[in-house]
Amino acid sequence: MNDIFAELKWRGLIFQTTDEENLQKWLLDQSRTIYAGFDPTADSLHVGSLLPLMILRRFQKCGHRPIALVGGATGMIGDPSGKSAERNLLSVDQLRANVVGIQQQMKKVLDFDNADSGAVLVNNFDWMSRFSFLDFLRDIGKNFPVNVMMGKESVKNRLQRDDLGISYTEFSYMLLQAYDFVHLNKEHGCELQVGGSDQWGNITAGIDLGRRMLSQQLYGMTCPLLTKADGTKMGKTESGAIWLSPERTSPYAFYQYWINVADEDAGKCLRFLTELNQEEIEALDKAREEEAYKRESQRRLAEELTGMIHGPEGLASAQRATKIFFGEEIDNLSDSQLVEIFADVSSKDISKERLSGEGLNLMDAFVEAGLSKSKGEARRTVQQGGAYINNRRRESIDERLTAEDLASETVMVLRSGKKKYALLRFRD
RNA sequence: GGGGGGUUUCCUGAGCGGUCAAAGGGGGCAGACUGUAAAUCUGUUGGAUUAUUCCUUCACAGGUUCGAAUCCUGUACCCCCCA
Repeated sequence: MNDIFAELKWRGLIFQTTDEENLQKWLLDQSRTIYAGFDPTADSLHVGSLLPLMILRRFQKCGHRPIALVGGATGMIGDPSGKSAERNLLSVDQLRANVVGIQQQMKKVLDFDNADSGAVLVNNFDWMSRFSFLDFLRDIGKNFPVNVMMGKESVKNRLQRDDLGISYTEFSYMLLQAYDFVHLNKEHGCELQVGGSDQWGNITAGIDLGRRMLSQQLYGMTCPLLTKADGTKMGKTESGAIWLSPERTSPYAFYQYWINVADEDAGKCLRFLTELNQEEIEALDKAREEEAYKRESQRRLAEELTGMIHGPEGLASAQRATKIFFGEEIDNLSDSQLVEIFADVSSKDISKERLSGEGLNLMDAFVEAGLSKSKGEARRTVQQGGAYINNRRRESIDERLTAEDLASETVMVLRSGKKKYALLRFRD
């Protein structure tokens, strides 16, 4: 039994616990079962979910059994914690599809096959949907004093705002999450719930309910929220969230997100999200201070996370794409490789004919690809040295493109300036 | 109700009969520098084009003139002052 508490402590992952003195020993005594919940608001998790998922993984590696709870039922209600507005309700079908997608992704982080500490995946819809409204009120609701509920931070915030309010539905959210904990204790012997610091109120609600219904002592622990030094949310870019699914966020974009993490955030990300040990991380801290330009921390972070989520092949393709995106000449690649590397780049099909004979005018190609709005603009780009075919600069406006210039069977890679790309696909 | 000022190219803001596709700044784009950061510097910034020109553009519609963003008339919208 490895000391998970000490592990979480040095990483800065313990924000609050329900029993500071005894929890460490309790976790060392024997293998425990713990759980964390995940919202099925989409068919993929995003990097925000990575933190609790990694915490479960750390518990598992220390010999405990993690339960990942997917909120098929709670997702229908919407957690008021940390939300400033009432949630839109998802349809049952949508939720079911989302749960399936999320389950697939969890398999990359947690080991579900190990006999002793194998992870368990549950969906609270499975037990919640069997409740009738009356049963729920009699068995569960009876145990919740409303004045306590109103004291919870998540509810209080919404009640104080007279421009927002909170629906009865969201108000009841904590009952569901509290009962989840009790249910998991009865069915799986789960005794500890972990979550982000905004989950404290929901977690303690579950502990209270466990005491009342089962006379059981349950435990709770929260971790800090993963935020950036500039106050904005981690895992969000101008173009949207960073997802774990390769369909939504290509391995390349995922890798790039971590490469671009600000220096001030890099140490936190390494501690929170990777499994590098303390010496390695402290060495990186030092390197970051002394040789920031090398960006060693960001590189390691990106490698660790991309490798874990997208596998060695995903990491390799992201790194290959990175080299190419940053100027390596493109040669001897296949259509499929190029299409994969440039998955996020717009491409346009045009006739193969255009390459024959005289060839295609360089400026026309840029306009066709959408990199220049007019021929005049294309001319300027070329004259200023900003036009590249397959990452080779083309400087003359008289140049003609022929089949010689294809990077692969049918694809030509155009680039304007440092990193604006577009593909032209020449077809019959 | 009376008086005055305005409407310019992505934004701002000069222009007040030809040398105006229209100054300056911002933004955008490209280049250098750099850590795939920030800052800085340079170039560029209506469209087509044999680079020579041509076309469209200065609220809208008419007019004066060889020639109008610039002058006149009307229309719309905006702002300010006095009642």
